[in-house]
Amino acid sequence: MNDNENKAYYTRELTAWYQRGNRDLPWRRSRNPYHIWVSEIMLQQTRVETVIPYFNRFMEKFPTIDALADAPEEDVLKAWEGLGYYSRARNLQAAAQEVKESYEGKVPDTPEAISSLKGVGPYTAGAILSIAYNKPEPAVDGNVMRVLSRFFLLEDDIAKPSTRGKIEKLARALIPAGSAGDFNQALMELGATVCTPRSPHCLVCPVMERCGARLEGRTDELPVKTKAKPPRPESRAAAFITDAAGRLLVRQRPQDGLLARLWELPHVPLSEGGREEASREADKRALRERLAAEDGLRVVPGEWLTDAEHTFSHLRWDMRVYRGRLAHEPGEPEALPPAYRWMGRDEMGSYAFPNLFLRIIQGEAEAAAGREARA
DNA sequence: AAGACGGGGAT
DNA sequence: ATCCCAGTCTT
Repeated sequence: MNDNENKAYYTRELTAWYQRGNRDLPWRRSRNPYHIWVSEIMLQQTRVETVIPYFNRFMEKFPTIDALADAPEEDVLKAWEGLGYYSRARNLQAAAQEVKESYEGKVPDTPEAISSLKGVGPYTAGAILSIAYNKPEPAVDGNVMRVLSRFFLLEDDIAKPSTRGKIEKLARALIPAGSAGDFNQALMELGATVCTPRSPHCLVCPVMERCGARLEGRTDELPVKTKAKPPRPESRAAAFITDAAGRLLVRQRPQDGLLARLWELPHVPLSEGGREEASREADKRALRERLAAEDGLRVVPGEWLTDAEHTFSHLRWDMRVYRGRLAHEPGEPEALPPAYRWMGRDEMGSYAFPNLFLRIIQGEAEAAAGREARA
């Protein structure tokens, strides 16, 4: 029951377990701080298996900090397409430019400097310092909070920001001299592969003998975490408009906020709450009126095409998609409002779209191909 | 302290 | 349907 003894045991057994074998991941093949940095940004709220192909492509396209700093932002967003949390990509590039200008192109190795970079919070700072430079800094993520909460029987709500600090202090005390990087990775590896959120694999756990949660049969109760609020539903209508050349009318999203600077189909919010009854006609009227009022785009909505639903962390879009055409005076070439443009199928490979719209566009392309084949 | 910010895989 | 992921930034 000795606390210090438990800590020493934990550090010893976990480190030995990790050194006996761990996953072969692309960013573990070197100690290149740039590789570690990019991987840690991508891994924020994102699974290892999801990140691997993105990481490999990213390193091919942007092999060095300089290459990333000098690339067009559009290319960086495209490389991030589908990964989500797009501010990570914009912050990463801004930070690469900062590293190039202020740190001679080398990822800094002090807590102050590394933490000052955009997109680098307490977890990522600790991860880079420990993994790339073997500095004895804690790297506390969701895995670490779960794993330590269980072993040390911590009842604190891990959804509360204050809990992080407490667990960080514990994690710092556990770091073995000279092996900070391996130990921190071991902690996360255990959480990802053994001490999983549900149905943990206690029988193969290297620290099961002294795990508080297992000994008390409380692995299902720990860690304590308050539930998140469900996403708020939002109905929207989108316009699928093509020109004679088959190009699609798209617009770029604003500089900030949700899906910033990505491309999308023109669409408008519909009345929320669902008090008035939804109808095709109401959708089309909203599409026509709101695109005209907000963007100065005059469209004539047509037949219903498809529905698409997409859930974000905090909201859910129920998108209804209508074919449409531009309303313009006969013989007068319409001028598109700012942020709008026609985009050919071949060009879409160069611009980043949120998955929701990729699915809609892809689905329509397949439907068109089907019509073509039958005709 | 709470909300914004993507998308997908596991149960 | 629910959880939650190698979190950070803004308010």
